Amino acid sequence: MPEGHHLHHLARTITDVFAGSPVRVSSPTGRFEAEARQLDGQVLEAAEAWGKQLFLEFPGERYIHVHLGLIGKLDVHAGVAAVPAPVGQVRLRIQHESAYADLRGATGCDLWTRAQREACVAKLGPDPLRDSGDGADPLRAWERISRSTKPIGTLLMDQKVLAGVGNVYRAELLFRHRMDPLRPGSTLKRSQWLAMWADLVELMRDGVAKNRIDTVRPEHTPEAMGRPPRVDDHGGEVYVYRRTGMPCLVCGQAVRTAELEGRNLFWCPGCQRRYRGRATTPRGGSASRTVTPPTRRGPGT
DNA sequence: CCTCTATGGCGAA
DNA sequence: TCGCCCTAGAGGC
Repeated sequence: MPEGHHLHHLARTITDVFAGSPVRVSSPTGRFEAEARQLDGQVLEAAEAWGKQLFLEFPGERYIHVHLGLIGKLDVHAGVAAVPAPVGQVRLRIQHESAYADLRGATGCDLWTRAQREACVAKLGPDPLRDSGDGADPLRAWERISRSTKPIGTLLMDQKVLAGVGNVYRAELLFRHRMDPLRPGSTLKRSQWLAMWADLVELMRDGVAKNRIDTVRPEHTPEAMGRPPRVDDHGGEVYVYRRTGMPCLVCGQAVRTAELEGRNLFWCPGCQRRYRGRATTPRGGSASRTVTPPTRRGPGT
């Protein structure tokens, strides 16, 4: 689940359940033992997310930095009669009398200073889930996108360009904007990017509220189309993500997949037509292209 | 039992 | 570009 919406949802939950009171901090696997001991019994002040980074704030400007990576989980159990013994590989446990949170499989779990936290955040692009004025400025992303010849599908996943978007939101955002994933960033119009950003803000806020990714418009829901709901352990209703070979909900063409920089990319060849550049004709006469679109790779071409 | 996959990202080569 | 980190569920034999 770990795209930005999930981390923001977690920050909210952790704050609701633990913030403002002392917590027990432990590391059943021992891997975070020394750090846990330093924080044990202290007040968890708040939890905050920035993109896919999660920060648990403790007195003295100390922060537990958590990055779930691909397979990490932070399970929060509130309102329990008793806190059970840890099951499996629990690297970090936060608990009080009636609640506990267990971290497993995370890429990162470190005790950081304020300076370390700020250095991390400084490397990240704007996060659509932050408040505007506090890290959610779409023009910061536009500066990079408009200067890059890399595919927009690559740029959306680059946390230095934009923080919080993962493989699902990437695929779905591009579909909703009928955009070729391989279209170079520099060929986008500013208005197109701002529309995509606005859409992302809405989609991801919905994602935080429901803790799942739903991207289909009302007219394409299972109810509206009279089709069975999606059966997938990853949750929500989507247009193209992991729908390889299935008919597009809008045009009926088979959804395609290809690998792009080590990640699976999904798109509809009918709705997201290949971008062919703008054929500009300079005054001199000889026709040239402003961009050379990358060759479409993958199955079916 | 085994292998494969996954909403991520790092560092070595 | 590849291997690797780490966990859990699904599916094949």
